[in-house]
Amino acid sequence: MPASQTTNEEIAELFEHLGMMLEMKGDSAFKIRAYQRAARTIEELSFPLDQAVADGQKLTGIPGIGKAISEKIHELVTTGQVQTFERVKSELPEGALNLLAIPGIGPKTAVLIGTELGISTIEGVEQAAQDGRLASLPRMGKRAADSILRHIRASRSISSDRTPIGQALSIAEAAMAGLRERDAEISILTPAGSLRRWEETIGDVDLVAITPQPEELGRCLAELPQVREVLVNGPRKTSVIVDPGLQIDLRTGEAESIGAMLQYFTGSQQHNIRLRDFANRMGLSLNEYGITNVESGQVEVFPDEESFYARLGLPLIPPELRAGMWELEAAIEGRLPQLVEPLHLRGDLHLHSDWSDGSDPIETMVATVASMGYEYMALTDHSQGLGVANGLTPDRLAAQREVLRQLQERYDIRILAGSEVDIRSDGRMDFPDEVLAELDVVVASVHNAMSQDRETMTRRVIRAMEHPSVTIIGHLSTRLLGQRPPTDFDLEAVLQAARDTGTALEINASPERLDLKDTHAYRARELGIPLVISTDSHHHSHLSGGRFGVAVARRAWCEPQHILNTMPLDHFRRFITTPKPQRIKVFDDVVATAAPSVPNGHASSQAGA
DNA sequence: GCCGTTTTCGGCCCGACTGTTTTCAGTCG
Repeated sequence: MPASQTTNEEIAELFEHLGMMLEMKGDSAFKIRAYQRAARTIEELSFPLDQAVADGQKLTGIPGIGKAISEKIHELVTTGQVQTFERVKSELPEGALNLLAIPGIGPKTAVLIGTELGISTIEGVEQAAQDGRLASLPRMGKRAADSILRHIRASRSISSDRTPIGQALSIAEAAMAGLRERDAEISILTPAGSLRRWEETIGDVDLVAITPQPEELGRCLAELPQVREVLVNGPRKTSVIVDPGLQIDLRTGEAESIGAMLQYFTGSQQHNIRLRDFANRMGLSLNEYGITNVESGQVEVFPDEESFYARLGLPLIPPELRAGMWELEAAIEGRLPQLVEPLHLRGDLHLHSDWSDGSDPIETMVATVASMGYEYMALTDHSQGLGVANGLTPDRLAAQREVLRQLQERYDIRILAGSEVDIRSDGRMDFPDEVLAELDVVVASVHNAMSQDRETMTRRVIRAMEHPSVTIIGHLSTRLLGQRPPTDFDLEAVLQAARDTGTALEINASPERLDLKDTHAYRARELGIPLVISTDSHHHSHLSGGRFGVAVARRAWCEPQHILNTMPLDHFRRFITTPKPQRIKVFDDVVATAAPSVPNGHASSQAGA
């Protein structure tokens, strides 16, 4: 590792801020966008840039990163700062960047406030909005000042700036239900934006609607009981903030344009910029109404996204892939993956009953999984060490196996004996080896001492993977979205150990976790590590939540063969009954015999040495 | 600052909404 770490997040933030500062200075809009694009790309990378720099890898193959930005990354990683950044910062009013956090205040207004009023904090702006100083500025007025004040107060009531997708989806569904109740003539009403791309957190909810009375629908949204604040209300676009503090943007349009609308509002912004650039070179211009032939001015409309992309000579690019990374090249070259889908799942390998901290009896869980058409499941109640979760002792575990044997006779689903076994702070397992050896599936997870330093945590997890009975590492980072940060560990070292030991990694589908996260799952797939999508259900109603995990896998460009629990039971059994280091070969065989359309090694080859 | 199916120079996505203005700048996504 480099002497001191610089995370991709820190590097991305530097370029994001550099772009904002250049915007304040009125620099070239294209240069600004180049920095912003680099920031977006770096956030999405599946490998650590500081490591790549230390390894002497070339960065200029990464989309949006050329010579100048590559040099600045080197400078930041090796010296801890970037001269250009420091210089630009010194030329701007103190704290101007702080003001950009206020919705409605952009670079121009921030500089104006900083230079004219000497204000550098959000509180200062609030004060100036109240005492009239803000309204006295050029091109400002009372209404503008009031609007800024409203935005400050609204943003303060939003707990954090991004909402975990599980919560956002519930809020979106409630709003959509309310709209349907008030307008029976809606023909289409669907999420777009980051929600449709299944990002793990959502900045604001985008909805797209087709209805005969668009303006009326905007009014309906503004009048929903959960609406706390109306931000925008125009003929085609309405923005509101709903409880408990999430913005919803509703766009309406004509039925004939739905293909272009969905594409436009699903984004991502970077994907759209690249797609429009691609279209421009064909003499076509894209907007939310259709595709315009620049020369003739003729506009074509599209009934769905598939025909929209087809007009550009492209296959439909699934929303989860529209990150503005490598998906456009893959589409052009016919290398888009055949992404895994919920229907591909044949088993659930991580679920709890009321024997530990679940809330349903074993039979309820078994019956529910069986009714979903799955071929197999593993019951994985907690091990003894997790006292708060009523973890099972070896005796209770043995008793549970007897219950499973009886249930097996009555249900048409293969019930595997499992346990979610605690990884103790030193990496030892929470059951004796002979107990573990009796189980079909061992999910090993960290549940305590989560603040261990990087080295200790890395050693701890690797030691667990080296255990011959450990099948899967559960929720690797232990994060809870918006509540608990991930543990610190060396991802590359852990992934390498997973590959070397033949240990699978779980994509925990619980919407509070989503762990592995998308970029880590992407890297794991590249390295040929078996992945599992499990719900970690603690109630039978959670069992249908696999979709969230499938979304993570899709964002990681996973095809069915990358996911162990898409295998038929006999294949899966061959995997878990093969001794561990050789086990990886069973998995490799499955991947090798599947359709070879996955861009394996694409990211690393682009950035490769 | 990045990038290349016409290019190593000359392009660079596109529109809605708001507020302060009588035609546009700023912000947002």
